[in-house]
Amino acid sequence: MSRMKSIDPSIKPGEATPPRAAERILGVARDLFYRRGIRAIGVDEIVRRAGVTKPSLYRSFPSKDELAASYLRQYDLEFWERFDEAVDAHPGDPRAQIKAFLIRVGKRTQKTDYRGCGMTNAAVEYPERGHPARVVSEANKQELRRRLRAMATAMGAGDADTLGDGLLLLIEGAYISGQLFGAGGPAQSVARNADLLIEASLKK
Amino acid sequence: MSRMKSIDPSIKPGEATPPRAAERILGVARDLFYRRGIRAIGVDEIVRRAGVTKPSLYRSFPSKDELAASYLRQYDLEFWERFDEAVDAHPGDPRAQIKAFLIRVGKRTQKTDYRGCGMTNAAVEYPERGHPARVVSEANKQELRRRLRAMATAMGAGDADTLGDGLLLLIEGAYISGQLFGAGGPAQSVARNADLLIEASLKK
DNA sequence: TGACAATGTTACCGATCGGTACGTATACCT
DNA sequence: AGGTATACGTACCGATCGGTAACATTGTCA
Repeated sequence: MSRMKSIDPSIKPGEATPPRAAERILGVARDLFYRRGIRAIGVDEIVRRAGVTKPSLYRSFPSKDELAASYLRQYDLEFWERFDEAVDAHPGDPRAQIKAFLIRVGKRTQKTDYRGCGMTNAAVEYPERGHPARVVSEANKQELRRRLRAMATAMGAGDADTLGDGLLLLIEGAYISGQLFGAGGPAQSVARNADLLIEASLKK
Repeated sequence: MSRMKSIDPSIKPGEATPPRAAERILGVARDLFYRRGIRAIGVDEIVRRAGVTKPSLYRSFPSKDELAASYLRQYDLEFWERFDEAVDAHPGDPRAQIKAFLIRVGKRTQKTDYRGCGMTNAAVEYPERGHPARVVSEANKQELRRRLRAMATAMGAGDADTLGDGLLLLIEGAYISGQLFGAGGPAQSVARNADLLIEASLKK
């Protein structure tokens, strides 16, 4: 007899192929951490809303800090997915890539309950150097800076590093302003301002 | 007899004219809240480092949240002092005012242990609408936006609101990047990028 | 000198924090 | 069927959270 090694359609929902506790925990943590902040959420609330118990959490994650770091590593993956979507949509045209990315960022910032960038927020919540969450956040931002500078170079900007950094400032400003001002805030103009800055930097 | 109503030089230090507990508490809270974050600091540590006890804190401040709000109100005052210093240094020249302000911001962001803007950080730490700390922070940012847009108008920018918002994005980006990257980070270029953006917005 | 108000101190509260020891059930492979 | 490893739940830990009741001390007036 050939045993089914993947999914058995006869199983009742939520019984077999049980959504691994670790995945449910990470999913709930991801949502709560992003929306309400990492420090604001206790592990009890996470396990309660995940429908599991605390030892289940601590068998999959060494500590709350590491759970937060896992959340950010997942966030990092999804971030670069979004970023590369914009890049891939305009091959060889970094200016259009930036514009496409920022148009989407600007739109997201106008949604209610927008809470900014999970990476940026985590770095604000954990200023101590070496904190697991901050380490992930810093690495993400370093890489973002590197890529923005590279794109500015590819655009042929006179001072590419300055332009790359300027774009980073606008992006971070959009993340923060988005959650500070809500809809109608300054973040909606991030794409236009970035394009103006690029324009000015190329003519130099 | 004329009684001395202010300071009596015969008093021993730290005995009479005792530095009002409320002031010492606020001073310590201000330092700790800014450097390590509001949520990260407990009231016990504040009173311990202020050399007082907890009831002293709660007689002067209704709650920790209100103490945080008081810290931010003081921060607000000092912020506008710095802002107006740059403004007053260049009467009638908003572009030079912005530049002067941002040069100073850029320098501050390069200092070790720079922790960004207390207002911005507080808003990240407390996303819940109506939180006392967040209320102060939002009011400060609204006013900053208003003034930046007014200055952009005074510069004669074609789309003054967009320029004002662009400057706000750069500023917020500098606050965040300053604490994310430390010295050598993108925030050091905030003044130059702002000036480039202004240049581009005026020629439009 | 004595009353009053303000300020400081000791000791404590229930709730929640992150984290764990230990017993129980379940799935899988032989 | 039986053995075994894995996953899960009950109950609990000390520490710390924000906040308070009741008492002692002080300075300032009449």
